[in-house]
Amino acid sequence: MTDPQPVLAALADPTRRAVFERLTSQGPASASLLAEELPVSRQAIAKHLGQLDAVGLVERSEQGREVVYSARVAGLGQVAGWLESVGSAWDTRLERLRQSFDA
Amino acid sequence: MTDPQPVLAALADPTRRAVFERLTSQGPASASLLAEELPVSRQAIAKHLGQLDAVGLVERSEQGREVVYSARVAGLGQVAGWLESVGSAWDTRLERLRQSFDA
DNA sequence: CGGTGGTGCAACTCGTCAGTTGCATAAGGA
DNA sequence: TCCTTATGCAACTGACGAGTTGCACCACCG
Repeated sequence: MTDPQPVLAALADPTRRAVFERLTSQGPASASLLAEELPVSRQAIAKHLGQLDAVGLVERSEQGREVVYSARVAGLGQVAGWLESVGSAWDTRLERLRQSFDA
Repeated sequence: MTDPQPVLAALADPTRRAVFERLTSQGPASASLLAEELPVSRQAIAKHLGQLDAVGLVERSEQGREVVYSARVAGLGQVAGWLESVGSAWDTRLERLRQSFDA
């Protein structure tokens, strides 16, 4: 399991998460199109897409002169895995506590 | 389902997440104790604990003159819920796509 | 062949936040 | 009671990051 830090950091920003959710629910889009739908400049969107791409939450594909981004839901696996590991560590601790009292 | 933003933001910081993981795996601890285990000052830890408490990831309990914090794993439900909603939005979109091609 | 729309790069501003230091306060223990 | 130890409050610093503006570049369309 790799470090969930980059993905968590990427999801922590509201605008960036809005972009990601937009791509998951409405499908692929270019930076320019997203900039029209969201209240920020195209460059801001482009930066966010770059970061989302860097952490594997988004996929970049060039179509002609346009650059279209699509969501990579699998990238959320990092977070899911971390949640799971935390949960299991918690359960393990509870189990140890139970045993110490059962003894 | 409430906004996952605060919890995600809280988990985005490495030190803060380290504190949280420490509490889930090794059990409750005071700010002073945590400050000895982590390479930051007690005040820094105290701030992090305050934020974790504000978003429901940690529980504060006073024992004598000490203040002990314990992990609230349930607080992660916010994130789990968000992951689930994103996943279902994704699935819905896939389903629509499939239908449009089956027709 | 002009021009229009879509990208990319770079510099700059500004706010937020992690972390620190310093001081005040209060509660246990010897 | 004195001293140690745990906490809380406040001010300050430094850095990272989101967002903007400006400019250059290039592909497609009329």
